[in-house]
Amino acid sequence: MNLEDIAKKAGVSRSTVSRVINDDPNVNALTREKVWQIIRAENFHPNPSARALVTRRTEIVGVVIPTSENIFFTDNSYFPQLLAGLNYGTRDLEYALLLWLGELTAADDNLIRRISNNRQMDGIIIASMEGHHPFFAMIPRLRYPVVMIDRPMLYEDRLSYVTVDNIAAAEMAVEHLIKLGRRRIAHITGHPNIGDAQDRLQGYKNALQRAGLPILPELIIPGHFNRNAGYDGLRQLLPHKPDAIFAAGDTIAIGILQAARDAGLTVPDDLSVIGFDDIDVASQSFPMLTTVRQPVQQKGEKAARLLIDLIEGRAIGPQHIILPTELVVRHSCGASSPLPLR
Amino acid sequence: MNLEDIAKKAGVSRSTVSRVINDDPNVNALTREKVWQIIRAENFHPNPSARALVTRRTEIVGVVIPTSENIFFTDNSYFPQLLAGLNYGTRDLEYALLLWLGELTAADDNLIRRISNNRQMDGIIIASMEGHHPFFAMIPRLRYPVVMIDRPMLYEDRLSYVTVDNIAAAEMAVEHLIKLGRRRIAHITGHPNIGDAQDRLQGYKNALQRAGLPILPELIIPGHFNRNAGYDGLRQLLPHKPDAIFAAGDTIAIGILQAARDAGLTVPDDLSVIGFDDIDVASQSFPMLTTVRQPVQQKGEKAARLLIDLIEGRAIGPQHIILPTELVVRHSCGASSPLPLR
DNA sequence: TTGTACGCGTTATCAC
DNA sequence: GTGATAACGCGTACAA
Repeated sequence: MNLEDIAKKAGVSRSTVSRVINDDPNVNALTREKVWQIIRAENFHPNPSARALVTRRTEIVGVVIPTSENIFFTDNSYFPQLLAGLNYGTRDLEYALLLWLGELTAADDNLIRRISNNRQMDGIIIASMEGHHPFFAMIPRLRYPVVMIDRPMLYEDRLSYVTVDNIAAAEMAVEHLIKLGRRRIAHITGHPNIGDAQDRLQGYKNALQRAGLPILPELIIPGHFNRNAGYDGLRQLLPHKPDAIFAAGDTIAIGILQAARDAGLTVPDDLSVIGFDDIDVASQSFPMLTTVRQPVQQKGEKAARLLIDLIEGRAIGPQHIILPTELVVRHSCGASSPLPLR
Repeated sequence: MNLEDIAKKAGVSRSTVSRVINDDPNVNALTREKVWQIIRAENFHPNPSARALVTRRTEIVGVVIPTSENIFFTDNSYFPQLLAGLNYGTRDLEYALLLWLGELTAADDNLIRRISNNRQMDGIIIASMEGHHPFFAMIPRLRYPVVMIDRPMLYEDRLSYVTVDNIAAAEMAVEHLIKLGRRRIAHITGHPNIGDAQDRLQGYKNALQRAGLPILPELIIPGHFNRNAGYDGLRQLLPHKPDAIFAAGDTIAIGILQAARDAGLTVPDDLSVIGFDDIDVASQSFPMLTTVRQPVQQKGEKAARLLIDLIEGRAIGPQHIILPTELVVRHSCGASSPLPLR
């Protein structure tokens, strides 16, 4: 069943059927209605390959999540939530979502090639890519629009991206700790090669500086966005007696809570802890995490919309979308009730 | 850059280039090498739309996860892990993955239509679909192969699927509790309209019956695969004084642990708890969960491979793949060390 | 072993 | 407002 068949049944030409389907105004109202009836009756849908062949549009966008599957599926609802947002955004605009998961390491060169040479997508979204990632080099050569999620480490001014104001958010978190009277505030960072992690570190430093507190290298522990980094991080920090820790992610904070328990420390009495993200575990831990909430799902949705706007020419890149964050005060920081900030 | 351009540069005809690309044996070795050189030099890749138009293959498979996004991204690594498996399976066979997330409720009729009429996929995989789901009616009419993950409630003998032997697995779990001396063993079920949940209930009953224990309706609580079902479930069970609970999923079990704490019960002394899945939280809870491990990622991988085998004619449906489970004994059941079973 | 010619289903560009 | 007709890029009988 194709345009020709529909045309025959309707007693018109193929072109007219095509016009009807594509809402071309130059069609007689009666003709239009008759053709639609037959299309519906036959449950006809134009062949997307044939259409793509001539329009050069597939109405498919790619999503690349270059982190290891480990991080993706480990108890970390960040990426699933992001995916849900991307799903919403693309669905609303009638696009489909092609998913590329994996490390895309140099060893996985083949996958990188497959993605960059794949002409089945009208554009791609790349989430949380590390600065030295081999895929980065490919981006400028891609033939379709790209939207990054989180601030890219390279080509920042040439790429479109969606993120939050990580510096301000981190400042907010650390200032909260300072207001609570904490003075030896430590920081466990996220992956050193991810822009957002760097910005959170910067915000941490800014807040200390503004408050006239020293920036102590021994209180800054380079980590990753996982539980272990939190657990090991606190153990490293213990000799330096921090009275608070700002963790670059909630999973890190969960690891800190565990290590504190094992070390006989009480949170928040002996140690305040603040996380980042406000993923599910934050409200299910004991004590419940005070954290910086970022609108993860919305990041996905905005990124999808931006990409499609770029594809369809409604927007021109590079565009930078910065979403707001919010401090969610729970029990791990020592303030039993939300404090007014700033 | 297309076949014609490559052909000109190589001094051959378009057909020869096509043959080279498609590994047709009827090509002179020298010609082949010369053509390949130019293809590589130009980084040429055939237009997938044009190719799909004539081969009627897109090398794309769809994945439909019809649960609400809520369940998908809530602290439940089941679906992300499944997705990772699907990703591996499709990637290895050079297929791409089109993702369809969402409830697909009757209200979302539009999405159901989009999926079932979408000709961009060579086949689809559907995960954990409820029996009364409106999408079920569409399946027999789909023009491409379908593989279900988990036992489908409808058309079971006509559909291909991948799952574990839930009945045997549940029996194993309950028998373990019986061996530990538990006699008032309760069960909190998964979604009543999901085949796997029904099978786990059946296994629970089988084990009791074999041991000569009564099946008490008040000890069977209909639930869902989430934390609340566990929390509320235990509260409902409390008056009936269970000494053990077999939960149809780990998230349910986590809810039970929480409710037990709140009710002043000690697990496992007052109450044994066994979960199902062995997702991350199982080994991170306190006490650590004894649970039935199912190979989630492998389910995804097998499903992807089966689907592609069906697409490419290497297999004919319906096929049923049943993967093994394993009892993982930790601390929530009361056996400090693994017991020999059966 | 290679080239010619046609078809895949659609959109776009002309005439009329 | 409508209908031919020419692309779009590729695969493949069939002929050579």
